[in-house]
Amino acid sequence: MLTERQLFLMRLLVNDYVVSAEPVGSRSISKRDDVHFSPATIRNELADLEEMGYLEKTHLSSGRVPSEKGYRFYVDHLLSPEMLSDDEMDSIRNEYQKKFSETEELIRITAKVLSEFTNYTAIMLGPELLEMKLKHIQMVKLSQTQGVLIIVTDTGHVENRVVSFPETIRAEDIEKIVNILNDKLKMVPLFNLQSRLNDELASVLRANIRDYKKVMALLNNSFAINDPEQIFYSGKNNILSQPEFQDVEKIISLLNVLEGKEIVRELMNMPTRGLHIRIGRENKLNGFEECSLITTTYSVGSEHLGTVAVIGPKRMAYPRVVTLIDLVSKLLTENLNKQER
Amino acid sequence: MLTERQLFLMRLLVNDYVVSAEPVGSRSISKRDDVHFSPATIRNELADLEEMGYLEKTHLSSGRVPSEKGYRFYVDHLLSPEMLSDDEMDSIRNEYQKKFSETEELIRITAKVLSEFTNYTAIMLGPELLEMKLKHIQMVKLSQTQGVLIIVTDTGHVENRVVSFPETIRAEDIEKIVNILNDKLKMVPLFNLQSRLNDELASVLRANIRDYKKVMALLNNSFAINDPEQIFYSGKNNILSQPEFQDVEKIISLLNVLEGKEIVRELMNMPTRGLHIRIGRENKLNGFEECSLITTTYSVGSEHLGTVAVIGPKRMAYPRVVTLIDLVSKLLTENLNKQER
DNA sequence: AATTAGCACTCAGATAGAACGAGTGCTAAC
DNA sequence: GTTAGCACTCGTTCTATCTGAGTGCTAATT
Repeated sequence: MLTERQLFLMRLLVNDYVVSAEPVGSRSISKRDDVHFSPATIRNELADLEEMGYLEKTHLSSGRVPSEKGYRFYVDHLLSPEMLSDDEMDSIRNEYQKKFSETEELIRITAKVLSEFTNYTAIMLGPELLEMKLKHIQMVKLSQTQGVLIIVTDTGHVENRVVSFPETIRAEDIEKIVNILNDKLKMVPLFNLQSRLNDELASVLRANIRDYKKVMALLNNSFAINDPEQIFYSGKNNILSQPEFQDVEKIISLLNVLEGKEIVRELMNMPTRGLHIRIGRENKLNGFEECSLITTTYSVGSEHLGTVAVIGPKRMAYPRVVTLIDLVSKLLTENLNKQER
Repeated sequence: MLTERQLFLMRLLVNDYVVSAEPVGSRSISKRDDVHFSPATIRNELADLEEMGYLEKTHLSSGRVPSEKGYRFYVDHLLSPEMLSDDEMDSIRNEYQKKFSETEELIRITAKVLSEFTNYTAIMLGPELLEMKLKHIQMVKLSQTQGVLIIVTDTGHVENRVVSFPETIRAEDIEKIVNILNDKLKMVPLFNLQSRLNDELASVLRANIRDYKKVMALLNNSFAINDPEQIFYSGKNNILSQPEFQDVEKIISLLNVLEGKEIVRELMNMPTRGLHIRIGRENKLNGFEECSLITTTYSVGSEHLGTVAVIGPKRMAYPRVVTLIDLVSKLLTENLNKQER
C-alpha cells in the first residue's frame, strides 16, 4: 500500500512528465511551491516507488519516468477528469448546433472535435453494419444484365450492391423477387440475411422464380459479409508531432498500425460498453508500444452502435482526454437520438 | 545544344542517382565498363552541364545531383520506358482476371498494383461524379418524415441522400415526384441536375405536387454538389521509406499534403488527357518540393472518367513508373469498357 | 525515526579536434 | 581534345573531454 506522500509524488510526477516528456528528477520536484521536503527525501520515496515497479529510469543516473504499471496505477487511482473552460465547452457545443441529415456527418464532426481538442488522433467506428436490421430492399435495373440492389437499414444507412442478372430474366421476376425479400426479410439483422435466404427463402424462390439457381447465387453474393466497418479518422498526423516519434521507423510502423485492420479489431473487442483505457503493451499491437488508447461507445436508443477512440502517446493527457471523450460521446448519442426521434 | 557525350553522361548520372540517392562523382562514372574517358574529362563535362543548369552540387566538393531543370531535360529528351519482365507482366494481368462487379473495386485494384510494383504511392481519382449522367432515381420511405433518395448513374455508380419529407406528404405524392424526375432528368449530367430542376421542373412540380416549396427545398438539397471526388490511395507509406524523408518535419508536411485537398485539385487540373510528369516545384504545393507526380487518365468509351497518379521522390524511377502507369491505365480502361459492354 | 546535507559516482549530450575520403578545379603534359 | 597530377574543400566519422542533471549512500540533524 502506498503512503499519502507516495500517492502525491506519483501524481505529481506523471503530470509533470506528461507535459515535459523529460525524465523527472528529485530536484525539479522539490522546487515546486506545494512540495515541502528536500530532494533527498524525494529520492528515497522515488527509489521505493521504483522498487515497487511504478517508476523506471532511462539510464542509471537519470530522472524517473512512469512505467506501464505506473500509468495503470495513475489511471486507476489518481485520475480525476479535467474541467473544461467555458469557452471550450461553448465551442464544442457549437459544433453540434448545425442540422445533420446524415449519421455519418455527425460521426465525422465528432471525430474532428475530438482530435482538435485533444491534439491526438481520433478514430470512430461507425454503426456496426452487421448489427443493423433490414428496413427495405429495392432493385434497380441498369441494363438487361446489370442492376443495383439497395439495402436500407433501420438506422438510416443505405448500402448498395451492383449485381449481374441472368440474361433471360424478366422485369416481373425482379419485382417478384424484391417483393418476396421485403416480405420475408424485414427487420432481419444484416448478418443473418444470408442464412435466412438459404434456409427459409430458398423454397419460396424456387417455386416462384425462373433461373432460380442464378438468382440465388446473385443474392448470396449481395448478402455476403463484406468490409463491415466504417472507419473515420481525424488528426491522423497529430500524434506524429509527439516527441516519442522522432524516429522515422517508429512513424512508419505506427502509420501501418493505424491503416491496418488489427486496430479495428482491437477497438471492436472491448469487453464492455463505456470507457476503457489501454496503455502501451496492454494493446496487443506491434508498433503500438508507445501509445495508449482511450475508447468509449455511443448508441442510439438501447442499441450499441459504435466506438469512439483516441490514440495518443502513453504519455497522454489522460484527464483531459477522458473528459473530452466522455463529453463528445454523450453529445453524439444525444444528437443521434434527436435525429431518430 | 548538348553534345552526344553530354547526353550520354546526363542519362548515366540520373540513372545512377536514382538508384543510389548519393551525389555522383566523376570517378565512379569513369569506372563503368561503357565509359571510356578519364575522370578528368568527365569532370570537365559535368562542370559544363552544371553551368548550363542541369546539374547541382550539394556542397563545394561534392559529386553532382540533377537539378530540377536536369530532371525536366531527362524526362523530356532522355527517357525511354522500361520493359517489364514477363513475370511481372503476368502477375499484373493476373490481378485483372477476377470478375469485378463494381467500378470501385477495379479502381482499388489498380491503385494496389501501381503502388506495389512501383514502391511509391498511388492515388486514383474516381469517376468524376459531376460528369456522370443520371440513369435512374428512386425514393425509399423510411418513416413518415424520412427517406432516401437513390441516384444511379450511367457508369453504374450509386449515390444516396437522406432526405426529410414534409410531415403532410402522401405516398402518391412521392411516387409522382419520382416519376416526374425520372421522366425529365434522364441522362442529365449530375452537375446540371440542380439548374434543370429549378428551370424546367419547377412549374411541372408546382402544378402536380402539394407542399411544392418544401419538396423543392428537399430536392435542391439533394442535388447540391457535395464532395464530388472519390479518392483511392494505396501504398501511402511507401514513399516515407525513401532516403529523402529522414526528417520528421518533412514526413509530416508531406502527409499533410497527401491528406489535403490541394493535391486533388492539382490532379484535376492537368491540362490535357494522357501522361503528365510534374517535377518538384513544378507542382505548386508546399511540402511537395522533393516529390514528383506522374499522372494519366482513364476512361469509359469516349468519356474522361478519372485520373491515375503516382507520387514518388523527385529521384524517381521515371522509366519504370511511366511504363507501369501507362499499362495499368490501359488495363483499367479496358476492363471498365468490358464491364460496361 | 524521519529528514536532510554532503559527496562520490554515472551517464547522455554537447563541443572540439584529427583523420579520412570522396569529390572538386586547375594546370601542364601528352 | 584528353588526361595525369596536385592542391584544396568539405561532409563524415572517430575519439577525447567537459558539463550538468541526475543518482545512491552515509552521516549528521531535527
